[in-house]
Amino acid sequence: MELTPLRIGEVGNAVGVDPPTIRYYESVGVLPEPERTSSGYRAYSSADVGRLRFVTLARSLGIGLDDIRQILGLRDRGEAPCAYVRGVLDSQVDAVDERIVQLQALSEELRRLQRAAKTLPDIGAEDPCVCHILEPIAAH
Amino acid sequence: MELTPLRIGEVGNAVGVDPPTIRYYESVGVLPEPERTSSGYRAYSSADVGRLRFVTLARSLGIGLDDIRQILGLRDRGEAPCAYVRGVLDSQVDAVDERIVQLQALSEELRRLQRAAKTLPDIGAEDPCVCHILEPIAAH
DNA sequence: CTTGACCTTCAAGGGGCTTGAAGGTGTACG
DNA sequence: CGTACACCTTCAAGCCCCTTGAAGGTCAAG
Repeated sequence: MELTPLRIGEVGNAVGVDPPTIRYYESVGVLPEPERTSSGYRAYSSADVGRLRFVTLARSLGIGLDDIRQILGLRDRGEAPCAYVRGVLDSQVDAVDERIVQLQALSEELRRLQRAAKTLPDIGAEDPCVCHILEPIAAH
Repeated sequence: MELTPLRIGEVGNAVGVDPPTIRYYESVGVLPEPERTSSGYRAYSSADVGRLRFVTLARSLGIGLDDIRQILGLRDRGEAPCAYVRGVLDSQVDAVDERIVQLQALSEELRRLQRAAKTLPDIGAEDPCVCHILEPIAAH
């Protein structure tokens, strides 16, 4: 059934994940413990490769390992993970959009400071503030 | 000279940082070890409060503790931190903007999936993929 | 004298890996 | 046959920035 079991490095090359990360996924339970060769090397099936591919896809969407474990667990128990996946997508969209708004505000603030930094002279040793580039924010 | 040394909780209230975080900042060397009362309580001066205020300001700009320690170290040695600060601002702007672009792409991808998830029926138990909502990305 | 709010230290957890040490395996080459 | 080299194994610690918890000391009010 398993024509060519793959070693961890081969799986890593196929999917684009390095071996320590694959072992880490196994250790936290998002990947099952694979077969072993007689000498103790992990021997993966193509089903394992598919599962790892799914994990990296979900990770690239920012989905956490806990949620990924849930989704795979549902699937393993023969239940449809769709409702769960929709929930994860909804909260992920919200979280990402909120983060974008925060970072945009941060970017503007940083640019303001960058502009100010160009015109301000260097601080004097006797100056009372820590940094006259950054500290004017506090007032605003 | 020190009219009213403050306890850690009072400093925390004044600046909006909780005591464990202040102790953490001290442990990693961005805040100096403060005076102690006879019973061992930390006793802060108003200069300490100003320094903590600066740390939280810089942190709110996403500046790392290593950079903050550098800036304060320069200041403590009587050197102008301005050149360093300008460098930090420049790389921070770049990093934040790059992150925004990444998150915007992610947000679009997630919304695409969200739309697809509304129309797709739930997966069948015999379906071969892990998740027909997420997996169509792989093709694209 | 007790209650309760504060303070102390040290240690571990969290997220998702990444890196390092110390050692076993498997294959190709001389 | 020996050995070089790439690969594999495990366990442990490091990264960033806190956050939480346990176990205990201090201090002012009632």
